[in-house]
Amino acid sequence: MSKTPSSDPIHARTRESLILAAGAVFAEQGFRAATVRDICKSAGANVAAVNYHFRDKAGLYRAVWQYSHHCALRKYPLQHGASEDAKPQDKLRAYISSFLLRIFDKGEIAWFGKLISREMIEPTPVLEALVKEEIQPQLIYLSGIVRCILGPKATDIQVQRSAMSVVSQCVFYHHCGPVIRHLLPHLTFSKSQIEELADHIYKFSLAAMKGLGK
Amino acid sequence: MSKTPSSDPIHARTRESLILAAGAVFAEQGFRAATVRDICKSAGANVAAVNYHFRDKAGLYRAVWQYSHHCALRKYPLQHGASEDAKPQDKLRAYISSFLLRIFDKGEIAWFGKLISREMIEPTPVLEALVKEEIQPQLIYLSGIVRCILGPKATDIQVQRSAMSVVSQCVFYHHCGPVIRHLLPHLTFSKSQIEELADHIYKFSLAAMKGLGK
DNA sequence: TTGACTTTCAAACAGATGTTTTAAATAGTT
DNA sequence: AACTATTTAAAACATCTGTTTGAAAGTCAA
Repeated sequence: MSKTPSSDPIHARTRESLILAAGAVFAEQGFRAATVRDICKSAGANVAAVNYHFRDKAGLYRAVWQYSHHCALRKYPLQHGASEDAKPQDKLRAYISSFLLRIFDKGEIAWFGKLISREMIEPTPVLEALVKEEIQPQLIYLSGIVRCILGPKATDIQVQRSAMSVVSQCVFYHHCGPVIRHLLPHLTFSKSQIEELADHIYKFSLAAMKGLGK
Repeated sequence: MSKTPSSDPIHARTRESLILAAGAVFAEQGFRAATVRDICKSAGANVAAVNYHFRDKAGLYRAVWQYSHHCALRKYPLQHGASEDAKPQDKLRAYISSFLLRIFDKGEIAWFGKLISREMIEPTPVLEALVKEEIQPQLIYLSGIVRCILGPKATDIQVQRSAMSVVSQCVFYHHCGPVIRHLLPHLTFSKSQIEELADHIYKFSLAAMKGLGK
């Protein structure tokens, strides 16, 4: 029985730098392609450090997820800066904008988006927890907004599908990045371009839902 | 100087079974995770066969792409069964339906969709050719339809973004498969469910574009 | 300082994987 | 049949990669 190394906050330097280095490498290369030697080198740690601090490579991956999830959630909370009693349309606009800003964020927050993209193609056990704790609540929040816009006559399935239509437009540019970069090289995803994109998705979706409601 | 093995059509049994086996394995595991030993075992061939017939693993991957691309294009040509002089709305409906049917097709055709998904996350040199020869023409065709629906006042960028909005909804359910399966377990992507989905995307997008045009 | 512990480190281990080698088998041709 | 070129096969090679080992270094309380 050995004490969990992580419980000692003073000697956490190696542990922390491993997480930071691993975040960058996992995001760029994926879980499988990333090597612990690469990560350790980038963290300035010994090869055995991963096994000592995280048991194995998968343990390090879980730690990175936890950290990256924590960062993303703190910077972009669920409410997206829209007040509780705002109009549904304004909430939708805020939701789309916040969604895009988050997945196109640079730096450590971006890991989160990239890791999610990879989970879609090569799911790990981490995905199930992510869906329950993050994606499901997000979708419920969005569905509430969509329901208000569609009106009382809308069925549950119409709400669900319309919410998916909104999300799909947001996810698309990030998830299909390599193709988009070939297809529309002028798109650099600067802050202003993201805002223009958000505006289009908002207007497109709003018009769609208003049309469907009739 | 040795003759290229592939040029002999009679002794192509091993070569062909390698491509077929590799298609399944690459689609399921991805280029990196797939092992030549796995592929050869599944093809009933010797380990050295890949290097003999395709030079190396990457050569086999290119061959699979070529084959899978060929199959997909033959089964689902660009025109999607809509006549030249059909109404733009009907062309849109046919386009969406055909798009969904293709990426959710089973068997060898499905390799194509899965390989594309993987190229998004881990691009290989194959992607550039794919964009030029397949995706770009598809987008131009769709943009023509969208332009007609949006009307003469629409700008190029509006057309482009609206076309993207249509495509994004089609791609979404396939590309985010693992999340969707957790989120909406009832979705099995049967023929009838795909048709319902196509119907929603069509109505949603059409209403959006009609609204934007005003 | 001593002693118990946590952490680091270099080295080695064990398994997997793409590729090469070398020889045998198999057509195809004259 | 005999010769040549092509294809297959088993084994070995070289490298990479996650993990373990065992000793050294460091940390901290008594």
